[in-house]
Amino acid sequence: MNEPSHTRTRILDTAQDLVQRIGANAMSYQHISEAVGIRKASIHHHFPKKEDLLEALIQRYSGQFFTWLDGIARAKVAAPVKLQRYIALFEATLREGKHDRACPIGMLGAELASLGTASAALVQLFRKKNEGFLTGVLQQGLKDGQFNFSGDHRATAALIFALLEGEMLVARGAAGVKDFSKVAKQMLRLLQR
Amino acid sequence: MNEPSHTRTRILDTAQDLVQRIGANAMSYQHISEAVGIRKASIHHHFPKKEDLLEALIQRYSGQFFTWLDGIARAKVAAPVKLQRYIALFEATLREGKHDRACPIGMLGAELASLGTASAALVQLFRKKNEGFLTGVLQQGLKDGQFNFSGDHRATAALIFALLEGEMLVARGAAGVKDFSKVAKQMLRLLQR
DNA sequence: GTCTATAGCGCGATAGAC
DNA sequence: GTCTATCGCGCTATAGAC
Repeated sequence: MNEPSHTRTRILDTAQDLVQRIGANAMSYQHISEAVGIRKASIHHHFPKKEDLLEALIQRYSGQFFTWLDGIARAKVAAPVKLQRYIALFEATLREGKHDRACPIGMLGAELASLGTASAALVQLFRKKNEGFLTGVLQQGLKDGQFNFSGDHRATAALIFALLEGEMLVARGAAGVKDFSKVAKQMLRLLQR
Repeated sequence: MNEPSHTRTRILDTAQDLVQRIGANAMSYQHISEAVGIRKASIHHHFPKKEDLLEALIQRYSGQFFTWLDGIARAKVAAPVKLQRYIALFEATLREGKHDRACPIGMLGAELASLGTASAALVQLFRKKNEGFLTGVLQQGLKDGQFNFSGDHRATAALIFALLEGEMLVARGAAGVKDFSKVAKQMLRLLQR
């Protein structure tokens, strides 16, 4: 099991940070070069095309995220607790670093038209997996009587995902982690009572 | 009362369409030039800097939108109907043209870090006005017993706005107007029962 | 108000030495 | 694996003729 080279990791870290703050279109090899302390040509050695870099970035983030999702799904806890843990994943992403960082996949979702087909497919997969996870949690909660609402589970799952991603993307600057948490809490409240 | 020149309007129309589909960073004077059938330099005559163009675009869209908001707010109808009309505003934006078009201000919100201070302020204003409108509708609905939920009105207003903007931004490609409407309907349901 | 022409820069990407 | 050097392109923006 080979560790990925340190430089490769630092490039991905920097690229992800840039995507979260300014988006993939505004991010450049020059930016990364300066932040990592390496020349542009060296970045091309690790990621020949920008599309390769974006694809790797999405793969890495999605992989981590899916692992966390699985952990939450398997846990023997009540559905509302699972939902709170899910929300905490987003809050952790939002909190890293001092700047306003959105979900990297959410940013790329907004820029979907500029992505290659491989990256675009991964972005769509991310959404599907998240909505699948949420659908499961909602079903469990309804069965156990912890949630109480009518209507389609899938639409409700899509609602939750869009809400959390949207709050990160659109509520930049003015809001912060605190406002994000407030909104997320209110969503939980609407599902329970 | 002078009509704005036809060319200026066509430039703004094209720019808005591009922002909705690919974002402000990916949009260029070259794109607009080809779509409008005019040279790049002529666009600079109407909008010297790109920032000027974006600012005008936001002003125009916000102005129309705020007028519609006022109309809905003043109407003598029940709160859920107002909310439905509000949702219809977003659906109309989504439906224009055949492509996946998000809310232009939502796109710019995601790209906030790339905007000038004037444009950024207008984007924030758009969110505040929307949340203010929604807060009013929610209060009316609670007073009249048409809505039934506990918790902060403002957080709920932010929730609705983030949800609608997020659904437009993140659910590109796979979803469409139909899925958008489903999710919006489900939100209404959660507020009422 | 639109045009041609061009400046000046940053971008992604490649070749080839070390 | 990192470097220097460079290519070719598209971008925003400006000058000046018509």
